[in-house]
Amino acid sequence: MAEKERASKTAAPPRPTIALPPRSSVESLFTGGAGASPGPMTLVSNFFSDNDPESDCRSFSQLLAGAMASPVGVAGIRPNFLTDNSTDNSFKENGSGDGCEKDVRLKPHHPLNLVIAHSPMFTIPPGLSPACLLDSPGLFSPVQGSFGMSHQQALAQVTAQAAQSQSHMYIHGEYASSVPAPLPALPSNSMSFGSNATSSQNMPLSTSDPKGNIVESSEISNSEQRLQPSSIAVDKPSDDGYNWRKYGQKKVKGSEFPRSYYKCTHHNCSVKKKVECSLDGQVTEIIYKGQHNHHPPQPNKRAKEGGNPNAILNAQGNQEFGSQVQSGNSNRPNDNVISSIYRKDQDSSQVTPEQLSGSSDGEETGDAETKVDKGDDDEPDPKRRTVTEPRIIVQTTSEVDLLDDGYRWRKYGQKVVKGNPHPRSYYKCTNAGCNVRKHVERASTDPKAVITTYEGKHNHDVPTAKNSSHNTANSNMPQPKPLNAVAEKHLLLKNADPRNQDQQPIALLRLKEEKIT
DNA sequence: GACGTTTGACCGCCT
DNA sequence: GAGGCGGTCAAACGT
Repeated sequence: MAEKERASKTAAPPRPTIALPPRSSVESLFTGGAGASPGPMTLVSNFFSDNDPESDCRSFSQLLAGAMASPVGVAGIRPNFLTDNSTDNSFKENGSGDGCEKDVRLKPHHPLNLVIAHSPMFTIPPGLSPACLLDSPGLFSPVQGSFGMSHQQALAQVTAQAAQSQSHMYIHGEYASSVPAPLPALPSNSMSFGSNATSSQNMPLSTSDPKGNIVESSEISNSEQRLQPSSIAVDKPSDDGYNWRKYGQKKVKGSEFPRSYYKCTHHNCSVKKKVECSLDGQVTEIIYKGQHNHHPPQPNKRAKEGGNPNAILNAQGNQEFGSQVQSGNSNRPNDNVISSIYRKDQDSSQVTPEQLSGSSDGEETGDAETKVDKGDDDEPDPKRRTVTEPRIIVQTTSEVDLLDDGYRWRKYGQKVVKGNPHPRSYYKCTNAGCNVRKHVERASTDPKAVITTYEGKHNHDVPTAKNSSHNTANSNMPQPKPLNAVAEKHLLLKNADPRNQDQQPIALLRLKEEKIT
């Protein structure tokens, strides 16, 4: 293996046969001008800044704390958020008309000029998934105009960064487009920034602050353009700034598409990634494992190769990202496994914790459970795969915990986010066949304050009679047991969005922000 | 010939 | 302990 890898030099990454955007995204990226399209984070950032001028200075925990202190806190933000969504139709209008998801992202919009402050995380209550947010025409419409691309871009960015991380990072990217229809033959360089997008702002990048803290800039670029959502197909699923060699492919159980295995071709670099692509070349999921011990190939070089601009992003953001990851792992260096997953097609009903954590990772998560939010009325089929925004997730080892909500949970992940000394934890229902997951985060200011987000619904009864309050029958979602003020907050958030009533997969967004000077 | 991909088989982990 | 499954190997094949 190693020999081969070493021998393979800088092989061009596998490239799905997808038309590339006419214009080099790389240049755009560097120029910071028009080309870069905003990634999911950007979108989110926009959201925050737009709604809360101060958001850019606050971490999620801080926000949370604030919310706790003041009823207006988080709630205030979200309502705006929601409002925007509901009110702003610009997106849809702009959309190609393919449908909510489809259209929305394509349309160019005004840059919000939003910057996300130190928002380590943003948790979206069930029913209001990041995807929803992203999908919401109003909310992120500007960004979404380029969403199709931005997703991919974001993905690339995230994945690249993730690759850098020592731990495995999962980045989930779910494309907003819920349309199963084959992607148009548009230049779907999902990875490339430029194609059509004309962002007025720079892409957010991760950087380290003087103190060595990882900071992810959420500098938002508003890409005006967007590829058709359906064009999400990643032209180069593997082109994330590094060179990869495919060493295997296998059809895995539970996966609709075959999984390809890639190794970084850089000598002595053991980073691997798994990519699942649909038949049409769209990347459905990318999982990075390991951390690059080298910098990405020269952007210029890659650009010539048709490489993804993301490579640049990688170069800029790698270190920080890795640091961040490490930070997250600090608690349990041996156990933690961080992965970044980019996932395009995903059953919204099954938002994985990874996704949540991914968001938490803060790179960008724009994700949106478009399927749910958008109300893909067209196809109620639960199996229907939806495209959502890229998500970053952090996954750690497992512990079995019995949380006091009546169900048995197995802790499978944990991460410490900047601005919050308390790790966030991810739990999965231990009941066989039950995919319900929950994410618990403690407020930085008040360890006792906990935000619990549930994902999915239990397909079984409460194993213990502890909580009679659980109403699993009606709501598929387990009713979180309010632990404290935070819990209330959770409820508040949940209530904010009527859609919560649905067992929407929870979306957890972690926004990291970095102001690039 | 070099390099990358494909693909069946094998290995090891997990349940 | 057995079986399933994911991940990897490595020969064959293609470019």
